[in-house]
Amino acid sequence: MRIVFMGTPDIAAASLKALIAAGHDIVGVFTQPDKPVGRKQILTAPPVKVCAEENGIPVYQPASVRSGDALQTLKDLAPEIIVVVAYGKILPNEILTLPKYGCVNAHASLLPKYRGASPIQWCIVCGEKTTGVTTMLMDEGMDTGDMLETVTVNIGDDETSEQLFERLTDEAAKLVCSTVDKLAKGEITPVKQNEAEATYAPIIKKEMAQIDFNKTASEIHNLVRGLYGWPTAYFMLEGKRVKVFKTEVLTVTDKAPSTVIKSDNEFVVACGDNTAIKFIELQPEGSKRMEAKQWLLGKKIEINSLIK
RNA sequence: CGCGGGAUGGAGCAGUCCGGUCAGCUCGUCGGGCUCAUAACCCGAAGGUCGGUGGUUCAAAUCCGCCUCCCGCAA
Repeated sequence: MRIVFMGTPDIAAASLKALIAAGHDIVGVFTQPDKPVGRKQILTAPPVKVCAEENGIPVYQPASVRSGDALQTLKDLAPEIIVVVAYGKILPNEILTLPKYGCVNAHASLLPKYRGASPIQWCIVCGEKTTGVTTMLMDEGMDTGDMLETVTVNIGDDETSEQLFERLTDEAAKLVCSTVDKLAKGEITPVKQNEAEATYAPIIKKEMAQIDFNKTASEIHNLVRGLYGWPTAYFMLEGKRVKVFKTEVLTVTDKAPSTVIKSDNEFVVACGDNTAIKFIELQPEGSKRMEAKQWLLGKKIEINSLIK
Protein backbone atom coordinates (compact mmCIF):
# COMPACT_ATOMS: atom_id res chain seq x y z
CA MET A 1 0.00 0.00 0.00
CA ARG A 2 1.21 3.46 -0.88
CA ILE A 3 1.05 5.35 2.41
CA VAL A 4 1.71 8.82 3.74
CA PHE A 5 2.26 8.75 7.50
CA MET A 6 1.56 11.63 9.85
CA GLY A 7 2.60 11.58 13.49
CA THR A 8 4.99 13.04 16.04
CA PRO A 9 5.81 11.32 19.37
CA ASP A 10 7.03 7.84 20.29
CA ILE A 11 3.61 6.27 20.09
CA ALA A 12 3.47 7.34 16.44
CA ALA A 13 7.01 6.25 15.65
CA ALA A 14 6.17 2.71 16.75
CA SER A 15 3.27 2.56 14.32
CA LEU A 16 5.43 3.93 11.55
CA LYS A 17 8.02 1.24 12.22
CA ALA A 18 5.34 -1.43 12.16
CA LEU A 19 4.01 -0.24 8.82
CA ILE A 20 7.50 -0.23 7.38
CA ALA A 21 8.14 -3.70 8.74
CA ALA A 22 4.87 -4.87 7.19
CA GLY A 23 6.29 -3.96 3.84
CA HIS A 24 4.15 -0.97 3.00
CA ASP A 25 5.42 1.72 0.70
CA ILE A 26 5.75 4.77 2.94
CA VAL A 27 6.20 7.56 0.41
CA GLY A 28 6.37 10.45 2.84
CA VAL A 29 6.13 11.39 6.51
CA PHE A 30 4.59 14.51 8.00
CA THR A 31 5.59 15.50 11.51
CA GLN A 32 5.75 18.57 13.71
CA PRO A 33 8.71 20.94 13.35
CA ASP A 34 11.73 20.34 15.59
CA LYS A 35 11.36 21.94 19.00
CA PRO A 36 13.75 23.09 21.72
CA VAL A 37 13.91 20.56 24.54
CA GLY A 38 15.43 20.31 28.00
CA ARG A 39 17.43 22.64 30.22
CA LYS A 40 19.72 23.54 27.38
CA GLN A 41 16.86 24.10 24.97
CA ILE A 42 18.47 21.96 22.33
CA LEU A 43 16.52 21.76 19.09
CA THR A 44 15.32 18.18 18.92
CA ALA A 45 13.74 16.17 16.12
CA PRO A 46 10.49 14.35 16.99
CA PRO A 47 10.75 10.53 17.18
CA VAL A 48 8.81 10.05 13.98
CA LYS A 49 11.30 12.16 12.07
CA VAL A 50 14.20 10.17 13.44
CA CYS A 51 12.53 6.92 12.43
CA ALA A 52 11.69 8.19 8.95
CA GLU A 53 15.23 9.41 8.31
CA GLU A 54 16.69 6.10 9.42
CA ASN A 55 14.54 4.46 6.78
CA GLY A 56 15.27 6.96 4.07
CA ILE A 57 11.74 8.30 3.91
CA PRO A 58 11.20 11.95 2.93
CA VAL A 59 10.15 14.08 5.93
CA TYR A 60 7.90 17.14 5.77
CA GLN A 61 7.46 19.47 8.74
CA PRO A 62 5.06 22.21 7.66
CA ALA A 63 3.97 24.70 10.32
CA SER A 64 0.50 24.34 8.86
CA VAL A 65 -1.05 21.62 6.73
CA ARG A 66 -3.56 24.12 5.42
CA SER A 67 -1.03 25.91 3.29
CA GLY A 68 -1.12 25.33 -0.45
CA ASP A 69 2.41 23.94 -0.34
CA ALA A 70 1.51 21.16 2.04
CA LEU A 71 -1.55 20.21 0.06
CA GLN A 72 0.41 20.19 -3.19
CA THR A 73 3.12 18.06 -1.61
CA LEU A 74 0.50 15.56 -0.59
CA LYS A 75 -1.03 15.47 -4.02
CA ASP A 76 2.36 14.83 -5.55
CA LEU A 77 2.95 11.95 -3.14
CA ALA A 78 -0.39 10.51 -4.26
CA PRO A 79 -1.02 8.22 -1.27
CA GLU A 80 -3.69 5.55 -1.42
CA ILE A 81 -4.17 6.06 2.29
CA ILE A 82 -2.96 8.46 4.94
CA VAL A 83 -2.27 7.02 8.38
CA VAL A 84 -2.34 9.48 11.25
CA VAL A 85 -1.14 8.74 14.80
CA ALA A 86 -0.80 11.60 17.28
CA TYR A 87 0.16 14.14 14.67
CA GLY A 88 -1.04 17.14 16.63
CA LYS A 89 -2.85 18.97 13.88
CA ILE A 90 -6.40 18.97 12.55
CA LEU A 91 -6.56 17.98 8.90
CA PRO A 92 -8.75 19.99 6.52
CA ASN A 93 -11.31 18.30 4.32
CA GLU A 94 -9.18 18.64 1.18
CA ILE A 95 -6.66 16.29 2.74
CA LEU A 96 -9.19 13.92 4.28
CA THR A 97 -10.74 13.24 0.90
CA LEU A 98 -7.50 13.04 -1.04
CA PRO A 99 -6.52 9.36 -0.64
CA LYS A 100 -8.56 6.56 -2.14
CA TYR A 101 -9.00 4.85 1.22
CA GLY A 102 -9.21 8.08 3.20
CA CYS A 103 -7.35 9.01 6.35
CA VAL A 104 -7.07 6.46 9.11
CA ASN A 105 -6.32 7.55 12.66
CA ALA A 106 -5.37 5.49 15.68
CA HIS A 107 -6.55 6.99 18.98
CA ALA A 108 -5.49 5.68 22.37
CA SER A 109 -8.89 5.25 23.98
CA LEU A 110 -12.11 3.34 23.58
CA LEU A 111 -14.01 5.85 21.48
CA PRO A 112 -16.27 7.69 21.82
CA LYS A 113 -14.80 8.06 25.30
CA TYR A 114 -11.76 10.24 25.90
CA ARG A 115 -11.63 12.03 22.59
CA GLY A 116 -8.87 14.62 22.45
CA ALA A 117 -5.23 15.22 23.15
CA SER A 118 -4.44 13.24 26.30
CA PRO A 119 -6.61 10.13 26.52
CA ILE A 120 -4.03 7.94 28.22
CA GLN A 121 -3.36 10.24 31.15
CA TRP A 122 -7.02 11.06 31.64
CA CYS A 123 -8.07 7.43 31.74
CA ILE A 124 -5.81 6.89 34.71
CA VAL A 125 -6.62 10.18 36.39
CA CYS A 126 -10.29 9.27 36.17
CA GLY A 127 -9.63 5.83 37.60
CA GLU A 128 -10.72 3.80 34.57
CA LYS A 129 -10.19 0.06 34.75
CA THR A 130 -10.00 -0.47 31.01
CA THR A 131 -9.01 1.51 27.97
CA GLY A 132 -7.69 0.66 24.55
CA VAL A 133 -6.94 1.80 21.04
CA THR A 134 -9.46 2.63 18.36
CA THR A 135 -8.82 3.13 14.68
CA MET A 136 -11.22 5.34 12.77
CA LEU A 137 -11.86 6.93 9.46
CA MET A 138 -11.10 10.58 10.10
CA ASP A 139 -13.56 13.37 9.60
CA GLU A 140 -13.18 17.05 10.37
CA GLY A 141 -14.06 16.73 14.05
CA MET A 142 -11.79 15.92 16.95
CA ASP A 143 -11.67 12.12 17.03
CA THR A 144 -15.26 11.89 15.82
CA GLY A 145 -14.77 9.69 12.75
CA ASP A 146 -16.45 6.36 12.12
CA MET A 147 -14.74 3.56 14.01
CA LEU A 148 -12.94 0.73 12.26
CA GLU A 149 -11.29 -1.54 14.80
CA THR A 150 -10.86 -1.59 18.56
CA VAL A 151 -8.59 -3.33 21.00
CA THR A 152 -9.23 -3.27 24.75
CA VAL A 153 -6.62 -3.42 27.51
CA ASN A 154 -7.00 -3.52 31.27
CA ILE A 155 -5.38 -0.87 33.43
CA GLY A 156 -3.52 -2.07 36.53
CA ASP A 157 -4.41 -0.51 39.89
CA ASP A 158 -0.93 0.91 40.26
CA GLU A 159 -0.12 1.31 36.59
CA THR A 160 1.38 4.66 35.60
CA SER A 161 0.68 6.60 32.45
CA GLU A 162 4.22 5.86 31.39
CA GLN A 163 3.62 2.11 31.56
CA LEU A 164 0.23 2.37 29.91
CA PHE A 165 1.76 4.50 27.19
CA GLU A 166 4.21 1.75 26.38
CA ARG A 167 1.54 -0.91 26.18
CA LEU A 168 -0.83 1.17 24.10
CA THR A 169 2.02 2.12 21.82
CA ASP A 170 2.47 -1.55 20.95
CA GLU A 171 -1.26 -2.13 20.63
CA ALA A 172 -1.65 0.88 18.37
CA ALA A 173 1.13 -0.31 16.09
CA LYS A 174 -0.50 -3.71 15.68
CA LEU A 175 -3.96 -2.30 15.22
CA VAL A 176 -2.86 0.22 12.62
CA CYS A 177 -1.34 -2.51 10.49
CA SER A 178 -4.40 -4.67 10.88
CA THR A 179 -6.77 -1.88 9.96
CA VAL A 180 -4.80 -0.85 6.90
CA ASP A 181 -4.76 -4.44 5.63
CA LYS A 182 -8.44 -5.05 6.22
CA LEU A 183 -9.39 -1.72 4.75
CA ALA A 184 -7.51 -2.56 1.59
CA LYS A 185 -9.42 -5.83 1.35
CA GLY A 186 -12.71 -4.13 2.10
CA GLU A 187 -13.19 -6.25 5.20
CA ILE A 188 -14.20 -3.48 7.58
CA THR A 189 -17.53 -1.75 7.95
CA PRO A 190 -17.13 1.63 9.66
CA VAL A 191 -19.32 2.13 12.71
CA LYS A 192 -20.66 5.50 13.76
CA GLN A 193 -19.75 6.76 17.22
CA ASN A 194 -22.49 7.18 19.78
CA GLU A 195 -22.40 10.93 20.41
CA ALA A 196 -24.35 10.57 23.65
CA GLU A 197 -21.47 8.60 25.18
CA ALA A 198 -18.71 10.92 24.06
CA THR A 199 -16.31 12.39 26.63
CA TYR A 200 -13.22 14.52 26.22
CA ALA A 201 -9.64 14.30 27.40
CA PRO A 202 -8.28 17.83 27.08
CA ILE A 203 -4.56 18.47 26.88
CA ILE A 204 -2.82 18.05 30.24
CA LYS A 205 -1.82 21.29 31.92
CA LYS A 206 0.85 21.47 34.55
CA GLU A 207 -1.51 23.42 36.79
CA MET A 208 -3.41 20.19 37.39
CA ALA A 209 -0.35 18.58 38.91
CA GLN A 210 -0.61 20.12 42.37
CA ILE A 211 -2.17 17.68 44.80
CA ASP A 212 -5.35 18.80 46.51
CA PHE A 213 -5.58 16.96 49.82
CA ASN A 214 -9.30 17.59 49.97
CA LYS A 215 -9.64 14.99 47.26
CA THR A 216 -9.81 11.37 48.32
CA ALA A 217 -6.70 9.23 48.55
CA SER A 218 -7.84 7.24 45.52
CA GLU A 219 -8.23 10.38 43.45
CA ILE A 220 -4.77 11.54 44.46
CA HIS A 221 -3.32 8.11 43.74
CA ASN A 222 -4.87 8.29 40.28
CA LEU A 223 -3.52 11.78 39.71
CA VAL A 224 -0.03 10.64 40.65
CA ARG A 225 -0.22 7.67 38.29
CA GLY A 226 -1.83 9.63 35.49
CA LEU A 227 0.60 12.53 35.50
CA TYR A 228 3.64 10.29 35.96
CA GLY A 229 6.42 11.32 33.61
CA TRP A 230 4.92 14.71 32.90
CA PRO A 231 3.99 17.01 34.49
CA THR A 232 4.21 14.82 37.66
CA ALA A 233 1.96 15.40 40.67
CA TYR A 234 3.46 17.37 43.53
CA PHE A 235 2.81 19.14 46.82
CA MET A 236 4.53 22.12 48.34
CA LEU A 237 6.57 21.98 51.55
CA GLU A 238 8.34 25.00 53.00
CA GLY A 239 8.12 26.76 49.68
CA LYS A 240 9.71 23.88 47.81
CA ARG A 241 8.05 21.62 45.31
CA VAL A 242 8.09 17.91 46.06
CA LYS A 243 7.25 15.68 43.14
CA VAL A 244 5.40 12.46 43.83
CA PHE A 245 6.08 9.28 41.88
CA LYS A 246 4.49 6.54 43.90
CA THR A 247 1.73 6.42 46.47
CA GLU A 248 -0.48 3.97 48.29
CA VAL A 249 -4.06 4.43 49.40
CA LEU A 250 -4.62 3.73 53.07
CA THR A 251 -7.63 3.01 55.20
CA VAL A 252 -9.62 5.63 57.00
CA THR A 253 -8.38 8.28 59.36
CA ASP A 254 -10.18 10.83 61.50
CA LYS A 255 -7.68 13.59 60.78
CA ALA A 256 -8.57 16.60 58.67
CA PRO A 257 -7.27 16.72 55.07
CA SER A 258 -3.62 17.85 54.72
CA THR A 259 -2.70 16.69 58.22
CA VAL A 260 0.57 14.79 58.53
CA ILE A 261 -0.27 11.52 60.23
CA LYS A 262 3.06 9.75 60.08
CA SER A 263 6.54 11.04 59.30
CA ASP A 264 9.05 8.73 60.93
CA ASN A 265 9.85 5.93 58.53
CA GLU A 266 6.72 6.43 56.44
CA PHE A 267 5.09 9.60 55.22
CA VAL A 268 1.31 9.55 55.50
CA VAL A 269 -1.04 12.48 54.99
CA ALA A 270 -4.77 12.68 55.56
CA CYS A 271 -6.97 13.28 52.54
CA GLY A 272 -10.60 14.07 51.92
CA ASP A 273 -13.48 11.84 52.91
CA ASN A 274 -11.52 10.37 55.83
CA THR A 275 -8.95 8.66 53.66
CA ALA A 276 -5.17 8.86 53.88
CA ILE A 277 -2.33 8.51 51.42
CA LYS A 278 1.14 7.11 51.90
CA PHE A 279 3.90 8.65 49.83
CA ILE A 280 6.40 6.04 48.77
CA GLU A 281 8.64 7.68 46.21
CA LEU A 282 9.39 11.39 46.02
CA GLN A 283 11.71 13.97 44.58
CA PRO A 284 12.31 17.20 46.48
CA GLU A 285 13.10 20.24 44.37
CA GLY A 286 16.81 20.44 43.60
CA SER A 287 17.40 16.88 44.69
CA LYS A 288 17.19 13.42 43.23
CA ARG A 289 14.29 11.06 43.28
CA MET A 290 14.25 8.91 46.41
CA GLU A 291 12.22 6.66 48.69
CA ALA A 292 10.10 8.59 51.17
CA LYS A 293 11.88 6.66 53.92
CA GLN A 294 15.24 8.04 52.82
CA TRP A 295 13.86 11.54 52.53
CA LEU A 296 12.57 11.44 56.08
CA LEU A 297 16.00 10.48 57.45
CA GLY A 298 17.25 13.93 56.67
CA LYS A 299 13.98 15.86 56.70
CA LYS A 300 12.10 16.17 59.93
CA ILE A 301 8.40 16.87 59.56
CA GLU A 302 6.15 17.50 62.53
CA ILE A 303 3.30 15.08 63.06
CA ASN A 304 -0.01 16.92 62.79
CA SER A 305 1.50 19.77 60.79
CA LEU A 306 -0.34 20.65 57.60
CA ILE A 307 0.83 20.17 54.03
CA LYS A 308 -0.31 22.86 51.64
C1' C B 1 25.44 34.04 28.73
C1' G B 2 17.43 32.47 30.87
C1' C B 3 16.32 31.84 36.81
C1' G B 4 17.55 28.79 40.97
C1' G B 5 19.01 24.52 44.40
C1' G B 6 22.93 20.93 45.30
C1' A B 7 27.91 17.88 45.57
C1' U B 8 30.07 16.05 53.53
C1' G B 9 31.91 7.91 55.60
C1' G B 10 26.94 2.84 51.92
C1' A B 11 21.80 6.23 52.06
C1' G B 12 19.24 10.90 53.35
C1' C B 13 20.78 15.39 55.76
C1' A B 14 23.16 19.34 59.50
C1' G B 15 27.45 22.34 59.83
C1' U B 16 29.43 26.93 55.39
C1' C B 17 26.83 33.80 56.42
C1' C B 18 30.13 34.92 62.08
C1' G B 19 37.43 30.55 59.43
C1' G B 20 40.41 27.22 64.58
C1' U B 21 37.64 19.89 69.44
C1' C B 22 32.76 20.36 63.38
C1' A B 23 33.70 16.03 61.37
C1' G B 24 27.75 15.82 63.68
C1' C B 25 22.47 13.76 63.08
C1' U B 26 18.93 9.98 61.41
C1' C B 27 19.60 5.26 59.12
C1' G B 28 22.46 1.19 57.02
C1' U B 29 26.65 -2.33 57.81
C1' C B 30 29.69 -5.53 61.22
C1' G B 31 30.39 -7.66 66.36
C1' G B 32 28.05 -8.61 71.08
C1' G B 33 23.66 -8.63 74.41
C1' C B 34 18.30 -9.05 75.51
C1' U B 35 14.13 -12.02 73.68
C1' C B 36 10.07 -17.74 72.10
C1' A B 37 11.28 -14.39 68.28
C1' U B 38 12.06 -9.84 65.42
C1' A B 39 12.79 -5.34 60.51
C1' A B 40 12.00 -4.01 68.03
C1' C B 41 15.37 -2.67 72.17
C1' C B 42 20.54 -2.17 74.64
C1' C B 43 26.13 -1.98 74.22
C1' G B 44 30.33 -1.56 71.00
C1' A B 45 33.03 -1.09 66.19
C1' A B 46 34.47 -0.16 61.24
C1' G B 47 33.98 3.55 57.44
C1' G B 48 34.84 10.29 55.20
C1' U B 49 42.08 13.80 52.56
C1' C B 50 33.87 17.42 53.57
C1' G B 51 33.08 16.94 44.15
C1' G B 52 38.04 18.50 41.64
C1' U B 53 41.84 22.21 41.32
C1' G B 54 44.64 26.74 42.43
C1' G B 55 44.88 30.82 46.10
C1' U B 56 44.34 33.75 50.96
C1' U B 57 45.75 32.39 56.16
C1' C B 58 49.48 30.38 61.73
C1' A B 59 44.85 27.55 60.51
C1' A B 60 39.49 26.19 55.55
C1' A B 61 34.11 21.60 54.80
C1' U B 62 33.81 26.86 56.25
C1' C B 63 36.76 32.91 52.43
C1' C B 64 38.26 33.92 46.88
C1' G B 65 39.13 32.11 41.45
C1' C B 66 38.54 28.24 37.85
C1' C B 67 36.62 23.26 36.51
C1' U B 68 33.40 18.74 36.54
C1' C B 69 28.80 16.45 37.65
C1' C B 70 23.46 16.21 39.55
C1' C B 71 18.68 18.47 40.01
C1' G B 72 14.11 22.07 40.18
C1' C B 73 11.79 26.05 37.26
C1' A B 74 11.22 27.88 32.51
C1' A B 75 10.55 26.27 27.19
